[in-house]
Amino acid sequence: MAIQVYNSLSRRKEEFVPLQGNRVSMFVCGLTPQDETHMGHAKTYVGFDVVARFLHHKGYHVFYLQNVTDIEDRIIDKMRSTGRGWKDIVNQYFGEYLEVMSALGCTSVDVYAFATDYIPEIVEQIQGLMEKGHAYLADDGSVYYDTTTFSGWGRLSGQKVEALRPGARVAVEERKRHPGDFVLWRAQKPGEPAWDSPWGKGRPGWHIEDTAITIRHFGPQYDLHGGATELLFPHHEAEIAQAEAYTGVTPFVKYWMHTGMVMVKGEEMHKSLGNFWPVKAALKLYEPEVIRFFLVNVQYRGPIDFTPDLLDEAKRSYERLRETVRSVDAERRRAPESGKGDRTLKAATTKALDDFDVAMSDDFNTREAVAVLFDYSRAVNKAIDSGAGRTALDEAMRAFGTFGEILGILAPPAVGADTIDRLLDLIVALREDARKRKDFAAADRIRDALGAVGVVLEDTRDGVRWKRR
RNA sequence: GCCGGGGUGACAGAGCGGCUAAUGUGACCGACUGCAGAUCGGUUUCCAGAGGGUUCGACUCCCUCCCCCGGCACCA
Repeated sequence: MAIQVYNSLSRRKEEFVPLQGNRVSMFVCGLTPQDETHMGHAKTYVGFDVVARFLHHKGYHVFYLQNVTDIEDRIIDKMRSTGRGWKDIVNQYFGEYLEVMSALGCTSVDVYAFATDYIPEIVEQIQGLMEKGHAYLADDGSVYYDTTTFSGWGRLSGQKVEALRPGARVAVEERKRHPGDFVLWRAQKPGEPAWDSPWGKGRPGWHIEDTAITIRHFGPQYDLHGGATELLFPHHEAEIAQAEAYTGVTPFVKYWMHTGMVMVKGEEMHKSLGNFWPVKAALKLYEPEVIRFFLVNVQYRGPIDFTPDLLDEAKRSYERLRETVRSVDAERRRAPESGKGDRTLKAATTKALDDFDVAMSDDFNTREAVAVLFDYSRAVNKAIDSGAGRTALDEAMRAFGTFGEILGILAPPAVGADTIDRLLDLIVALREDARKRKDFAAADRIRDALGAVGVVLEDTRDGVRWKRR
């Protein structure tokens, strides 16, 4: 099934067709490592991790590039307030970022590109823009992009230049020719880290690194650019202006994707509002898979409210799916080759694989995909109740494996050593003997003891079964 | 003011021009059961922000209004 992607550029869903065969070049705006990685980052990067995983699943060869803004105003602020070096700050917070991303199962980034590793490309690009008359040198040695020289300015965000309110949030710098101009190269101020350039010592502006990085890795054009919606304007607009003015190739990016924000009780999450959720804090309260499930249980474009109540709900919901996977895994080890429920189970598996693909192909609708998992889960549980055979259960297990790989959840249950499994079967059988004798005290003691080591017993009408938790 | 996204049943949140408005959570009832847990079935919800229009028929398309969220020039 062909994938439809909502393209922010056209504000429509479009069929996804990469520029070159089945190769997909994908770039996502990374973070500025100057503070703790928070749930907003988590939502964005889990979202694009799923995009990359699904594209990979569909047979595309995905190259996923993410930048790291390792020099920027906020890092310099942090240097001032802590007396530490910029690299030191970056290393700490980027290290922490990698840790939490790994905990959340974000595994698909191929290259992290640090802005300061691309100074030559940045300088070259700025020079090119100046030569073509798109950029000008200010008297302090900074270089600005002249937005009036780029006819496509405002196209991505649908903004009319005249309608914008300069200075609505950030004070306009007086050195600019036009309020909308943005800095490409920032002249060094005393005490600031700086690199050499034809205009003297300084550092790159925020927008230029992304185009320098992607042009080096992907060339003048690539398939997919992602980021949170708040970056749409001016950041992504600036990228288009830089790249297209520099290379003359249009469009710079074929598909623009934007993720919705994380809210807290309806408010944007901010340190200053006191509702800030670092991922680390969330990980202390919830398992990583629960957090990831929570994040994929909405469509990436929509906002999500991050409150403990909703996390608790996600935890309960997710447990339902995980329980089914445990049942399938436990059941297939003891089930006979075939059973009464096989036909319906096989049909349900085929349908689930199909429906899941349809849901995900519709602009990566993970919410809908998760609904498919719940439907499937019920069908599987029913099939187990009516007696499913090993072959059909193995198939179901593989299906859950596929779903789990794409969404980054439902890690397969731990596999025990064969001898341990036999011992468990023996213990469970002994307990059954006790139950037949109505020696419930002994039976319960065995159940509690097994529970303490993570093995759950469930008495069902077809006998007892055990699973690992 | 301008641009973008929204307003759906107790809550969260999908799809679709027309079968009982998906899925989950919560609550309640039932089945199963020594107890527990898990699971299964059922109920909890039908004119979907307000008002018009198009249509045989709209929650779904169009218009107006109200409200919420994001952006408006270095926030994922």
